[in-house]
Amino acid sequence: MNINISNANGEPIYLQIANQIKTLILEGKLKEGDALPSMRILATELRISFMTTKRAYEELERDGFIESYTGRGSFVKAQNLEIYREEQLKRIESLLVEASDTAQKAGITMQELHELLDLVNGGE
Amino acid sequence: MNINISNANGEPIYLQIANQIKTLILEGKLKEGDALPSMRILATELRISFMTTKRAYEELERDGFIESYTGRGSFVKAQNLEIYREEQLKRIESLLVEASDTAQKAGITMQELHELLDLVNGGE
DNA sequence: TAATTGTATATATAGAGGTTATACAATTCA
DNA sequence: TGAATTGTATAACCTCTATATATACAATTA
Repeated sequence: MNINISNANGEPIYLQIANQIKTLILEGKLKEGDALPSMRILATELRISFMTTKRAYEELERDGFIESYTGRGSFVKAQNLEIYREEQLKRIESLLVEASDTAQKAGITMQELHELLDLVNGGE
Repeated sequence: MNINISNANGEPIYLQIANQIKTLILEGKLKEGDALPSMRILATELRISFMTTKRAYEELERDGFIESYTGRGSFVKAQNLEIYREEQLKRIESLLVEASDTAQKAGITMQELHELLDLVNGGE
């Protein structure tokens, strides 16, 4: 496991860890059943408290990416991409609701909103 | 000026004040040149520190809705609706960028994004 | 049974946000 | 001109939240 953390970064350590592991899983570099390093070992490698690695793993567990068992370790779960997709859709929906509300108050039309959406998508 | 504040509400007092005045201006109930109550008078009415009303007025000033002059008072500015619109467009753009990025990572297509946008707009 | 793994509870620490107090400066107006 | 009124500036206080940690406990492994 190649995890890199930076103090300079404003992002909290536990999120840096969780996000990097999440990416490895989504990219298929970590697969169902794969064992993650134990919380204590990873913490020692990164020279941080193992409670911080625990926090990272909790985050991943909460999001359905891994499972942990006392005495055994932590393992990558079968990825339910459909559930992940649904969760992201919910997040996107709330963003769009806010955008839509703001637009309405400012007299910005739906057509403009759609055009803007195409515009920001093109720019990547 | 009929301003209502609530402690029960999680929204900070200075924002409650600023938003209510902002709405009055956008609805045309307060017009260019109209005098706002002095910070101290409004604070006394609302039984809060006048630094909190000042904070509210600063917010409104920052957003271009009012102007304040030492010794004279605070007044509604000529509304530049075009500037307001541009600012809201910027806010909307950043929301759409985030939505678009999230969609891309989750394999959600632009078409779905557009459909979702229509959907959330219809529901109001 | 010793070592390893995850869990639970409590604590410290820092930082941000919101509200307030107090002293200062400019304008008004009697 | 001088008192009253208005906005400004700086600092302090309080609360809440988030981050990271320490330490004791429980389950599994080998």
